[in-house]
Amino acid sequence: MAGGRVTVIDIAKAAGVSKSTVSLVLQGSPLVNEGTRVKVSAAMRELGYVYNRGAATLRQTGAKSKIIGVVVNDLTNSFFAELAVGVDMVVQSAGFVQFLSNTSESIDRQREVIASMREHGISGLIVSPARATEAADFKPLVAAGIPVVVAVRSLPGAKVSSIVSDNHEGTAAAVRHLASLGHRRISFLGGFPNTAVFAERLTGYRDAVVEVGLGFDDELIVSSAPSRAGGADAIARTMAMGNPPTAAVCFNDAVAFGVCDGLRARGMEPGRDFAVVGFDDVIEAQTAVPALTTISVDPQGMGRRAAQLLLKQINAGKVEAENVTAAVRLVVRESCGAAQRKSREELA
Amino acid sequence: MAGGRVTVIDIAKAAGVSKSTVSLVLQGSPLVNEGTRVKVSAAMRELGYVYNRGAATLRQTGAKSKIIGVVVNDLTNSFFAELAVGVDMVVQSAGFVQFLSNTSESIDRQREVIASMREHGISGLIVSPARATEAADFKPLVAAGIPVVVAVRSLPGAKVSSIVSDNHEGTAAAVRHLASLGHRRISFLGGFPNTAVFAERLTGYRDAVVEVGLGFDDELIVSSAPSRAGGADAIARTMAMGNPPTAAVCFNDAVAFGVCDGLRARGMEPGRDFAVVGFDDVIEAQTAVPALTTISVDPQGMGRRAAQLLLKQINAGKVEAENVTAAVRLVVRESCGAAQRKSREELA
DNA sequence: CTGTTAGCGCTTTCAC
DNA sequence: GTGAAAGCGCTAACAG
Repeated sequence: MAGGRVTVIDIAKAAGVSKSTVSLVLQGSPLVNEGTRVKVSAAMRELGYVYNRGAATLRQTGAKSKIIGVVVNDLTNSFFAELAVGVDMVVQSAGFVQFLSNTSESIDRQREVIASMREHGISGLIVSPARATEAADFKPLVAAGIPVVVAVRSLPGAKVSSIVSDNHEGTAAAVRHLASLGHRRISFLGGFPNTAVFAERLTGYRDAVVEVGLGFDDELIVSSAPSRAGGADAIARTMAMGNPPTAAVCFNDAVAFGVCDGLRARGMEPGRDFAVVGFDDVIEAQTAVPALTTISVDPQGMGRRAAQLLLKQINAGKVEAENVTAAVRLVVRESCGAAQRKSREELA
Repeated sequence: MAGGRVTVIDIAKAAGVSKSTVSLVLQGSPLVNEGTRVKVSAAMRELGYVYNRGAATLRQTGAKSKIIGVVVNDLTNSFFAELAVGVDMVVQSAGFVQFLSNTSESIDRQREVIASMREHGISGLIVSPARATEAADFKPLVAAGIPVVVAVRSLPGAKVSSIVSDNHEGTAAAVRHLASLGHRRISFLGGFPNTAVFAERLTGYRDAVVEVGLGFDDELIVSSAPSRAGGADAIARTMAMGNPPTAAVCFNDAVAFGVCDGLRARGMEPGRDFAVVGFDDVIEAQTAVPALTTISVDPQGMGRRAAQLLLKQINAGKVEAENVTAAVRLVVRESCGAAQRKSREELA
């Protein structure tokens, strides 16, 4: 039983029919007689037949197997583990299986695993790119007609589908949250003004500030490098103002960390003396700074959406790349909610 | 370029050689001329050739693809995510790719994904079984000559390799730890006496108790169902004794939770008033009860070991099932260490 | 060292 | 409805 694999021809012989009839049964074709069908099925069960999907894929023109590749940059981070779970859910129920690989932010490994996946004939790829991934890295894939969905991190000029956080709604939700806590002067800190992401997030902030009836003050927008150092710099400049804010919506979580640093440097405790909200770009905020409110997405939901997006493209043959945004939610930490509430009372 | 896949014959034509020469180059055979090799390689690069591993696998007798399946019962639990990362490391460096699926403790889904993996011709399987998995569920796989490694949870009478925590060393380490904190009366709580796991853990406890010079007292061993309710029951009976212990090594983490419940019910705070150590069976302790010391394994390390075990079997053809134990470590939580230290001072 | 030939297990026309 | 034959892309024997 070890070497002797049982094939369609074996079960054809056992059932007293021909190869192709068995094949039709396998595909659930209506062309085959009911009696024949059960006879064949019985033989398959009896002989312990297992379908050889590789052979089938080979024969089919186009040679697409029912495999979709998933590549994440850090599976150790539970955000990405959840993302993978979300993907797996829809992928499985669509009859596909999931190749999952972890790159640990290594661009070389990313290249390797994607190459390996291609050799195995994946019919689509979902990837949360490692840092420093170039848009061009996916050119060969799309040229070969393999749909790609980039998730979590957007890729500059790649002509592939993507799913990232809803930038506009994220900062807007943050502003509404802070306003509901009583804050009247809310700043927008960090980021380089000449990027699309910055524009979206700033517009969300601006729209919400107006919406909640706070006057819009240009002075409250302080750009900087989108880094931890940049955040520290931005908060320093902000606090030097005549009428400083009591809260900040930060361009991303790296900036938020820097803002916290800067606050502490001046003897203020973030969350207690000054409310800060970070935007989960790098997805590290969850563990790094517990006393921080963050704008995040539901990772499983994002995974499901990504998979749906991909399957749509696979089934539709080839479609234009589609860029969608994932709904965000505000994650207010316990340690932070109480503190921010206190800051409201002081302001009242 | 979309439909027209480039094949060995294309590159043979382009390089002015024959199919099989190309094949030899692909496999890095030393039989081929250096000049020919570079010519062929150049053609491959130029035409954007991608190796069709499915076709190769099909042709090879035995039909084993370079895929190994990994099935975990809860990828949402970071323990298993880490395990998968560990597996991926060694699997990738051995030139295999990883099919990863999550069963969410569903035995039906587990059956499905394993069937699917078989159809894709996995050459081995690493599985952390869903609850209620039967040993017989893996019979077909081993009959087909596909090596299986069961990890984390042991499977009663399955004739497959397994890697689980080192039971003896785990409870022994717990006893040594508690003794070093000053505890003199340490109980062993929970579990059904007639199982192999119970025997191993109890022996570890007993050996260490003797080793550290504490008299062995039969009264301190209180068995119960290996569940939360069982733990509550066990601690209740224990505290009713004339000379109650000050610490407990629990059969598993479910029991430990129950012990904590029971402690609180009598106005005692686990960790502060009574030291409790859980054994990570279900791997939920990490988040569930922060003030608890647990006996755990390094998940990535376990994943690597599991993968090595599997690869060994794959390369060796067919081997006897091998049962190995993974080294454990004591995870002492901050909130707990201080508390337990205090309890030592009181005892001193 | 390189070319020819024959399949791996399956699907797919096309006859019967 | 069912059978016969061809071939997917690759490797494995043999010849040259």
